[in-house]
Amino acid sequence: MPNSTRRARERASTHDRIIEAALRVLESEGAAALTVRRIAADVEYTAPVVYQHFANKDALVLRLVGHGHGLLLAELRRVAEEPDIDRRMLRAASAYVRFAGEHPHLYEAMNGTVVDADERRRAAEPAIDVLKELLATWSDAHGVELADHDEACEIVWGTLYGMASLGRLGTVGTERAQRLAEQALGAILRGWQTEG
Amino acid sequence: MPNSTRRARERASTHDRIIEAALRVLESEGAAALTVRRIAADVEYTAPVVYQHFANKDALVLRLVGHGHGLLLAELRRVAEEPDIDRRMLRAASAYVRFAGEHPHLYEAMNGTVVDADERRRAAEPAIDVLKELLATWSDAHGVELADHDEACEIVWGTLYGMASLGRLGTVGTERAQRLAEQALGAILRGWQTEG
DNA sequence: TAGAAAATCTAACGTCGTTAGAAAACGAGG
DNA sequence: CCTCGTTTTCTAACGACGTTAGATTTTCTA
Repeated sequence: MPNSTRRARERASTHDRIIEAALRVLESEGAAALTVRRIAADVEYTAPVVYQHFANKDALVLRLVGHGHGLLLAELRRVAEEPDIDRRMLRAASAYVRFAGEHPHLYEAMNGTVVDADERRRAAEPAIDVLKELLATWSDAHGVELADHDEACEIVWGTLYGMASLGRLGTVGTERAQRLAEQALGAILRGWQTEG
Repeated sequence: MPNSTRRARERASTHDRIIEAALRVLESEGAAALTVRRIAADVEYTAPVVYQHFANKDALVLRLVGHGHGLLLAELRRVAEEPDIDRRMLRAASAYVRFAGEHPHLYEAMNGTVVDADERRRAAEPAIDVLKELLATWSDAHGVELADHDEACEIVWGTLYGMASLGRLGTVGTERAQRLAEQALGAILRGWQTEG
């Protein structure tokens, strides 16, 4: 009977090792290198074993995407501790873009088309909520009344996404994208201050 | 001898028909359906003939991406005829997002990872230039002096991209994304008006 | 009309995600 | 200890993909 628990533990361990291996491959070599056979080889198994832990490759990728959003969420939470309200916003923008630059392949997976729109949205929700909170305290502090909080938050979220995407372009590096993000968000916030 | 010209014409015709078929498949059924065999079948050939016209699939996709940017460019140019300067900016934002919504799969290809960053940038350049002009006349008209015109343009371009991407998310429809784009750009421009 | 040149097809290679079924490893009961 | 059912793992294969080589057919020229 205690054996069954050990089996379960081994199973869970293998499950985790698959995720870790997949993450390692994705981050270091990109989506093209992320094949089921490669992942299985990295955990010293053959390909079909992966299907005992995940329904298909997309389900596994979805886990990686979830992990990625966890990391991003942690970064944003860290930024949320910045005392100055305005700096906090700018640092959030910078942190988002920096994350995209430091985990390009993971970030790509998080926003790519392999996971469908609804799942992508769900995975991003917690991070968006943090942003929503940041934005709420910001607008409170400045006495700015946004017509629609959710809409405003969506604009900010989309803007960060847009600036991060610029970083993936040839001419725009990550550090420059960070500056662009700060400037873009800065301009938007100023715009909201001048008119609701 | 006149035959050779006819041959060349036929060759060119086949070339075009391949592009048209590929575009048709991509737009109507998405990237997953865009296979070399499928394209060949649609022009009533077998797969290898495609390689007589394009080095590989990516080169063909690159052509589709170029075509897409041509369409987008035309839309932006149409918008540029709007007399009112401020409305012009907002309509450009709206047009961009509308294009993304009306050609989701093509738009996706235009910004996806199958074509690399530099080529993507080069393909987008003409449209960005139109935007740059729009922005220049806007800042002139309002006496706003942007610290860096290119940077400002990049911010606008990235913002539009971000808003369009929101439209691909489950909860945000195309028409809502258009409004978000107008509001985002509006806020940014107001922000730039209040401080250089 | 014979033979060169071009266009097109058939067949295959290696890789992918995925599945079925054999083989092996393991746990429990006599 | 040994057997038997269960679970785990592997081997082999399927169909589809992008791509290439070589045979075959069509087309033009002389």
